[in-house]
Amino acid sequence: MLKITRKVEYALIALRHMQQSPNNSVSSANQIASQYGIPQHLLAKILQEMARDGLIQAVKGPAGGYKIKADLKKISLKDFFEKLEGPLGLMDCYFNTDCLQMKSCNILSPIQKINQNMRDMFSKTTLLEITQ
Amino acid sequence: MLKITRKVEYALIALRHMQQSPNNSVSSANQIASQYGIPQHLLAKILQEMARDGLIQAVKGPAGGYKIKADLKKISLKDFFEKLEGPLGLMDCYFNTDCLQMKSCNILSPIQKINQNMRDMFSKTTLLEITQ
DNA sequence: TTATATACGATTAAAATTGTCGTATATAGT
DNA sequence: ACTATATACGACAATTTTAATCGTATATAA
Repeated sequence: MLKITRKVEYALIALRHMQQSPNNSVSSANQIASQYGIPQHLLAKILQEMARDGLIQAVKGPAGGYKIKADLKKISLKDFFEKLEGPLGLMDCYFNTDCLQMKSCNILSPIQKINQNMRDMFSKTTLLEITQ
Repeated sequence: MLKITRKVEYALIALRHMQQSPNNSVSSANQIASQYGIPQHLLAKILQEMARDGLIQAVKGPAGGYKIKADLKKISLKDFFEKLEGPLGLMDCYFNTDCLQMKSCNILSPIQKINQNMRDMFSKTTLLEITQ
């Protein structure tokens, strides 16, 4: 529990790679995948999603690839996580209001405090701090 | 991702229930399970594990059950989580040293910082704060 | 002796995550 | 125009993790 997914892990690795790419030249999915031992097709899908999210820019065709598009110091880790994985929370009951135990649950408010701490923590860290 | 498991959730609910039990009288697994809509057998196993961990005390036989044993203000949420779920970390590579990408991984040290923040956060919160 | 409760291992079911496959589209280079 | 390379994307399959169930044994108060 309390783990990040491989999807996010791969996304971070790719982002950092692009961040370190001289002159922000493009890197292809295959190039990154083989360098870090990531399944190629899987990384491709993740990069496509990041492109849709506006984080990176895709360049099609031969000699194409991806490069950083967004200003990474303006994007928090929380926003990044939520772009890729949806709302951030220790338990699902904050988003799915259909929990049958809702009425009798006795830990809702204590958990919410921890939840807020976690969200604050990830809000304070920028993507740039991670990738540079 | 970044979710606590139902196991931990159930454990917290049960702990809080016991904490609020007048005069620290025992509560049976079935009693708690039915009150909060938790599968009985599953909760029983979790309570047994907490008893082995010394968090609660088991009383066998009819009119038996469990009651708080440990001093909850001396136990951090981190320790509690780790008792039930093992080492706390955003990624497995901190414990399993057999990651083949280890050499080429470029996000190890950035992730470690976040990891430490998370561990600090859960270290500062006591079980008592959650359950009272 | 009986009913109730804990103890615990084995197994199954369900859900989430991770990875693969196939096909379409864009485009630089020849 | 053709070819090779690369992104785009949906469908599907495999794997792993989590959640729940089952069966049986033991303890003990009434």
